[in-house]
Amino acid sequence: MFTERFLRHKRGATLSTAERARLESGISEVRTYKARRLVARAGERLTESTLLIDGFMCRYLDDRAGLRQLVAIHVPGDFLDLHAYPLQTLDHDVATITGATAAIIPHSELDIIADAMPELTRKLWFSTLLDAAIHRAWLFRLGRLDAIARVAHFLCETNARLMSAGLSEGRRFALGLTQSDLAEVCGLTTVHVNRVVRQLREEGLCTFRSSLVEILDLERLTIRGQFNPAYLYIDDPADRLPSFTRPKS
Amino acid sequence: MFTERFLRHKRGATLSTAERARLESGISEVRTYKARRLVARAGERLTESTLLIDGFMCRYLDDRAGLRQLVAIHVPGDFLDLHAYPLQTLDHDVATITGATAAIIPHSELDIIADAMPELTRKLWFSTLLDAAIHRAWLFRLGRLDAIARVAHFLCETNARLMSAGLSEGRRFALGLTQSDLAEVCGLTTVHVNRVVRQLREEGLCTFRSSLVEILDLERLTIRGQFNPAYLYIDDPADRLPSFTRPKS
DNA sequence: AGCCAAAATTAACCTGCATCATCACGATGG
DNA sequence: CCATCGTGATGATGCAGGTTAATTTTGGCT
Repeated sequence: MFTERFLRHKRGATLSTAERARLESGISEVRTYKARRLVARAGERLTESTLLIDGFMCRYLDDRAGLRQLVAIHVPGDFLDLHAYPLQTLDHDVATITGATAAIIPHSELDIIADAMPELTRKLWFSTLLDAAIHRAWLFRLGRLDAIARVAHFLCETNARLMSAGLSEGRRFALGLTQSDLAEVCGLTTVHVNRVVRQLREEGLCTFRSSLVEILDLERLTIRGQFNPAYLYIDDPADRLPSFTRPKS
Repeated sequence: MFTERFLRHKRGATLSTAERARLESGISEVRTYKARRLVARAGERLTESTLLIDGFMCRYLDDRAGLRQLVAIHVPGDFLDLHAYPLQTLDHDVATITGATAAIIPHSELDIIADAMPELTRKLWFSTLLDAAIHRAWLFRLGRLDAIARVAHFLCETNARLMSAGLSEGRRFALGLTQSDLAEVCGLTTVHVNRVVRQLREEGLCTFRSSLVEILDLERLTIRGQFNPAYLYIDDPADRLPSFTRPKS
């Protein structure tokens, strides 16, 4: 089962057994990637999309001086360039962070699904819009939060996504990011990220050592990052996220 | 024709006559809005979506102190909360900027389209992904550009979008934004936006007076904002964007 | 015409983060 | 075995943009 994590615990969009089977049967190939490799380049015409099974990938834009702004981090279960199906070309590059494996689904298979299975198509659509919702949270992070809050917000988000994918019990995870990757996520320099990481450690909120993140006080980290997980569309958050992050209903 | 601007000049996604007619027939109502009104609130369950016909709207997230970060500006022709169809609830608020008119399409109509017209469905999907591509450009703006470049980039983007919608010949437009709106777009304070606006005027790049934007030197403004319009997926950009913004093919 | 609130403008001061530089450490490789 | 490179750590310095506050201009209304 390569698709077991796809749309796992996503509100109103989890796959039926038949839908999952259909998606599995559309896989043409399972590919492995080394760490830190380019997977797809902006502007290329894509005829297949990539469902991440294991490892971490990212998407980014370059500025004129060659500096990158990461626009997404992808964890296992993410259909990371599904948006290339309607768009045909991407507006950004895709690369691995760690070594990774992914299932390849040709767009011709998605055409058949789009013709015959409107409900599954709606769920695929949902998955691309979830990425857009995460983009919006990142906009909030860059536009309104200071450096410490940006890092705290990102770590809370990643923790919640990994929990929802079944890849963390909620306190520690390794996602292969260096401090300079974190800088490219948060719109900061590596020097300042280093100071922020130290401060988070000194305040007893979390540690970040050689890509291993350990959350020491999730409640205070959540507050510090103004993190509200509603945008992740996780099904029944009461079951799997701490109560202080729940929207007051 | 309420849908004439929808997906106008969008690469590989312009509507056929039949598709346009189908969409028109799905309109249940045409609604008018006053300026500066809330249109939809985060978390509400939506059963219809809104195609903007006239005027400008925006989407935004609030921080704990009540400060807003705008995550999108919408111009006529944008299907502004189509993503509510797969998502069901929104993760952000929607409001008008100016007075506006919009066509309402119930999600039940979209269900019928999704069942019967996969190609039109793919184009609707495309339109939501175009918004996501714009989100990514906004992430680049906030993460990698300084204040002047952020404003320049935003003005270039808006100019290009209005041209593509047939609402500007490429030098002047009014979109009803105040300087503090611009601040909420660019992650700056209104005071600093005021300084930036003055500097852009003094450098002969553009003027921004009482919501009227006049571009004096589009080439230099484009360079200053590191603006590359590829992410807008405009069909055959050579025809309608200046040559210095064309990707070197 | 005259009133009022919203928007724009400007000044003075301050701070968060960038920039530049150096150093330590461990892994990798010839 | 030493050279090199990626990663992390830390100090010194400067400036872009934030903050606060006061004033002026604008435009919508009666």
